[in-house]
Amino acid sequence: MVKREDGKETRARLLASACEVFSKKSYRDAKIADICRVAGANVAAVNYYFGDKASLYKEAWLYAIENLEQLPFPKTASSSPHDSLRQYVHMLIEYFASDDRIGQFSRFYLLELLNPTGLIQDAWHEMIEPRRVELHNLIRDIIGPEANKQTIIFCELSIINQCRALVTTKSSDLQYLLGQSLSPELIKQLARHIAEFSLAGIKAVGHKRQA
Amino acid sequence: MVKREDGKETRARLLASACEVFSKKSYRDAKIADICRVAGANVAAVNYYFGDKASLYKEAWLYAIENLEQLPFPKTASSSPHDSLRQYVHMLIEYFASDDRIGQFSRFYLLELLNPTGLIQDAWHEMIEPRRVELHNLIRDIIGPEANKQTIIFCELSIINQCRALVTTKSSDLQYLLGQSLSPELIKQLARHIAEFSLAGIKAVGHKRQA
DNA sequence: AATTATTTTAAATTATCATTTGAAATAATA
DNA sequence: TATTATTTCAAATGATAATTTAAAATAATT
Repeated sequence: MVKREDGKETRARLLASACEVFSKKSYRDAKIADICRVAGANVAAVNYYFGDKASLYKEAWLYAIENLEQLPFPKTASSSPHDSLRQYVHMLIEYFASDDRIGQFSRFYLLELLNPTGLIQDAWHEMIEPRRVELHNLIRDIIGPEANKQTIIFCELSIINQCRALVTTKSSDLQYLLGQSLSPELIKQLARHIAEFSLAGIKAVGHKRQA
Repeated sequence: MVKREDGKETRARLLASACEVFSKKSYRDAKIADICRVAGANVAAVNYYFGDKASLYKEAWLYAIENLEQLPFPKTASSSPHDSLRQYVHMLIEYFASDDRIGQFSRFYLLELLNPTGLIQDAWHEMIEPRRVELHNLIRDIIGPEANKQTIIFCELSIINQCRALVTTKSSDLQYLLGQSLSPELIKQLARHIAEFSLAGIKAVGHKRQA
């Protein structure tokens, strides 16, 4: 008959800090103590609200996706397929490079997508598939309706893996490879590069397949 | 005055199994017990021969490189720059996809190159740089002598990150994305795709830069 | 204010591994 | 074969971090 509400808030803070810490460190390296410190909670809170670390990870990932799904997605109809792909790449890169809440959620989302822990299991496929289909459609629009299924998937891999660099490479290493610090301007240039590189790539392999 | 030689062999077996286990799991996830089991040695052997896990990791990585350096590298002079790049990509992919000794060494080498643990420190740069320069030259040959430095690096990232898929993606996940099992034929097709995709990409961004 | 279900806390307990130890086994030499 | 430096082994120790516990604190309700 007593319904306290203060626990809900602690729970939410734990989810948010889990996204932050898990996206910075790997599942293994992220310590429950870290997450709780960031959330301003006692270590026992994780067990109290989520049972264990793995469940917290899973719920935090779903929480990140929920928040991301509110965000706009570039519509294919609005412009040429080429511009849609450019927008898509820029969206990925800019979201992931941003240091706000969205950046955290995006990085955590993509980290699990690209380096699956296997902890998500059931939800993984159904959350990933709709996004994949969107990208596949984008690619098909560029190649043409007769596009080969395998070619589309290869192009998907090429694009996603290029974007990977920003998410899975430690920024200090990325800086070393690029020979300069990661300014917003540089990020933008890199996004532009990946978009143009990929557009040309898609067209080339699309034509070759058909030939 | 007593010089037993049987220890050398145990040491070598430990290095080989370290390459195998570290390339399958991450540094953290690879257990000393695993490595020793594969090597058919007692856990104490790591301490006896290498001091600790970190030193074993470092020595194993250098051991992998030593073995890789014996291997041929496609020469730019032999054919057109386009074919050199094709060869380069095929070499990367085929080496990394092979399930023999070379495959293990290659995967371990590239894993540390792409996701540095920071355990190598000193050797890392000097081992990586010569290989980078080779790829840079290949890219410059395709774009032309006036190629922009940043463009070359962006292209390097694009190529390397596409090849990443095979090394850092769990093969079960890759199979899921591709919708089929990883036959040697499919690997070859993927290598061909990455090469053609990248050649077109390089030309496109190369021209754009100059324009 | 008293009651009580929730929530928080510090400390205790476990689990997982890396590392160490000291004894036993082994291989080279005399 | 006896000696001895190397090597191997099972078991002990230590460190780190997850999980549990039970008591204390708190917020809602009476």
